[in-house]
Amino acid sequence: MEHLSEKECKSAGMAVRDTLETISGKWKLLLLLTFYKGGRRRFRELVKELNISPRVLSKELQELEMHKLVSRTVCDTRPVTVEYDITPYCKTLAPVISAMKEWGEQHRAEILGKKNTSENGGE
Amino acid sequence: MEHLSEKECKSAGMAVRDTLETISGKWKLLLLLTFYKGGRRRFRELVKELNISPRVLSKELQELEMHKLVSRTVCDTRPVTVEYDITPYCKTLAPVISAMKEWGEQHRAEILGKKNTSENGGE
DNA sequence: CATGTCAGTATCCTTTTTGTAACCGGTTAC
DNA sequence: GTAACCGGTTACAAAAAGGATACTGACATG
Repeated sequence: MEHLSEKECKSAGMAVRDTLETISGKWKLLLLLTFYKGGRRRFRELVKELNISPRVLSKELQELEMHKLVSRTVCDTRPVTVEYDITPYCKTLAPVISAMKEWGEQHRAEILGKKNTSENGGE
Repeated sequence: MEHLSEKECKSAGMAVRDTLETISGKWKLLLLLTFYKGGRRRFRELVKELNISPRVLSKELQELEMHKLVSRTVCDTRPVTVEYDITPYCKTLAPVISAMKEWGEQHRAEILGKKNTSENGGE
């Protein structure tokens, strides 16, 4: 990626922004990671496990579902239960997540590591 | 990146979140792109060009500067002017932006392109 | 000194996001 | 029926993000 033209910039910006919006939000990443590491979950399970309000959870899951990153399965049990999980399509995000993880780690080092050998705030 | 352990997940999530927060916000991407394609700008120039309020611009630039993505240079002119530009370090973001651009484009096709050839709700 | 430019801040306001809590309709258990 | 669990929504509150606008302080022009 050398230098982009005006037009390329705009469309690239749009695509990047789309991606950004898809995974932005306080809970989306955490939800994906939760499914990723622990498999599918029911609605109430998520509420308790993550300590998220049902209202917000419902909204986040709907958005993830809209973007095909999460599947919603109604199980034919009495007290009908609903299971959520990541989709295979979600794997297409891997390069993005991976790049962000790399940069985030490197960046943390850049920002925190080189502040000054003496000076120190931290929390 | 195959399957991550509990611990790996948490730290990866943190790094990803850091990256996300660094470039989230209504103007950050646009600012970076603006510098990228048109070079450095003065404060007022940005206000007019992007139609952003000085209050918000100031905040966004400060945040970008904190993250070393943007440089702030006070020019020794009368009416002192201040020039902002992307830093060389900003280039380290390229893989992230690139991955997000790719996915954003592919995802747009996935969501909009394949709704269904027959079925259709539409609005 | 009044007027204008510059970078940036202070004050106030609107919109968006997130959270709290009560609740609905359905089912099971008593 | 009453209570409990399920998925989920509704109505409301709090907080964060974004925005409009006036203003400060520095310098310059006339």
